[in-house]
Amino acid sequence: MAPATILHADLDAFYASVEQLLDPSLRGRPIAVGGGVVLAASYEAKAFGVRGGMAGRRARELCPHLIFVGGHFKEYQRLGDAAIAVLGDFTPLVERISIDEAFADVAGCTHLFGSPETIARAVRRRVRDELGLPISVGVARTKHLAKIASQVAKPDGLVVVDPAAELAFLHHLPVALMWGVGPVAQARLAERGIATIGQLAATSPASVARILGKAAGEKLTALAWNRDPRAIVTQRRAHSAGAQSALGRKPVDDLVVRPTLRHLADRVASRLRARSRSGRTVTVRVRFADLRSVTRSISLAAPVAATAILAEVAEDLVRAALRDHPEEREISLLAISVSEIEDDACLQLEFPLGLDDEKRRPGARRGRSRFVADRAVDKIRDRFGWEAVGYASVALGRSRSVPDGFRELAEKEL
DNA sequence: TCTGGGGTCCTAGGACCC
DNA sequence: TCTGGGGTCCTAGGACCC
Repeated sequence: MAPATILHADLDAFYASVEQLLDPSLRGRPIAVGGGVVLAASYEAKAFGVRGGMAGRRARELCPHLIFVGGHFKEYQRLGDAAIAVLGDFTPLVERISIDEAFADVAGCTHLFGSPETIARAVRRRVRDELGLPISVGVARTKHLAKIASQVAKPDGLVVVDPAAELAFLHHLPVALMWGVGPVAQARLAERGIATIGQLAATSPASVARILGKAAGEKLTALAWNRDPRAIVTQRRAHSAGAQSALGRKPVDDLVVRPTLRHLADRVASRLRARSRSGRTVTVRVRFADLRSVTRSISLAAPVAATAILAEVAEDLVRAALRDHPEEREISLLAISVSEIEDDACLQLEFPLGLDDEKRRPGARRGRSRFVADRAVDKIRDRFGWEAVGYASVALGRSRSVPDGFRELAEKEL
C-alpha cells in the first residue's frame, strides 16, 4: 500500500480569523465579515448558526451580539498567499484550490523534511507562528480523503489517515462530507436510507447512478471506496470568466439593463484582454424578482474580448430572455459569462467578413477600431486604476452590495 | 433591503452530418 | 424510399464548490 503523502491544508474561518488577527479586541467574539450578506463568520458566530452566504439580517437574528466588520481584502490576499507559500517551501507540487485552501504532495521531500505527518505539523506551526492564523491539515493517500480529513480536523487540527485504516475512517462519516454531495444529493440519498459513506459504498453502483445520475454515481462510488485517481495539478487556468451584479428589485427597463450589462461586459472583457485571451461562447443569466433565473447563450464563430461587442451580444441575449418571459416585471440580477476561452495567438488578425458571418460574428467588422479603443482604456487603467475611466460605474454607483476587493479574491487565474 | 460573486461539471434534447 | 446508428456541437438548466 502506498504511503499517505497528500496534504490538504485549509485556513479556518479565514476572513474572520484575519479580522481577529488585525484587531485583537475581536478575538473570542462572534464576528461576521460583510454587511448585507455574510461573507465569512468566526467560529464564535458559527456556534449561533451564522453561515457564509447568509443575509446579514438573518445572521443578526440568530446572534444578536454579532459584530460586523469590513473586509481587509488586500490582507486576505497577502495572508492567503503567504500560507500557501509555506506549503511551497516543502514541495513544488502544490495545487491551490482557492484563496485559503490547497493540496500538496510531499512524496518527493520526506527524505529532507521527515514524514508527511511531521511536515503537516511543521506547516501548521509555521502558519501559526509566522502569520498568526489557524490552519487545519488532513493527510491521506488520496486527495478526496485528505480533504475529508482536514474537514474532520477543524478547527485548528491535524488528522492523518493511516492507509491501513482508510475505509474504517471513511465509512462512518456522513455522505455530506463527500466532494460533490450537496443538499439535493444528500436528500435524495437520505430518501433511500443512505446517510453514511459506508452505506453509499454498500449500495450497488447502478443504484447510485439511478439516484444521482450516471457520472455522479460512478464518481461517488469510487470515492466511497477511496478510489480517487486524481493527481496534484500545479497550475490550473480558468475555462470561463464571468461577472454578475445583484440589483435588488429593478423594473425591466433599458435604463437598468444597458448600463449594468456595459459594466459587466467591461469587467469580463478587460480581464480577458489583460491575459490576451478571448472566448467564443457568451452566456447571460437573468434572475427575476422571485429568484427564478433563466440563461441564454450563443456560440460565436469568432472569440470576443472587446467590451462593446460583448456588451452588444449580451444585450441581445438578455432581450431574448426577457421576451420569453413577458410576465416578469422585475429583475434581481444580471450576469455575463464568457467560455470556450482560448489564447489570442495573433491579435491583429481580422478576416474580411461576408454578410452571413455578420450574423454569427456580431460587430466583428467593427472589431478592429474597438480593439484599439479598449487598449487605450486598459492602458489608462494600468496607470491610474480601474475607476479612472470606463463605462457606467456611475450608473451602478451605490447599488454594489459587495466590494470590488471581494470580487477580485474570487477570480480564478485566467 | 429576503439571498453575494466567481467558478466547474453534468444532463438532456435537438440539429446536423456521415 | 424508409429506417437506423453513431458522433459532435449547441443550448438550457441545474447541482455543487469556495
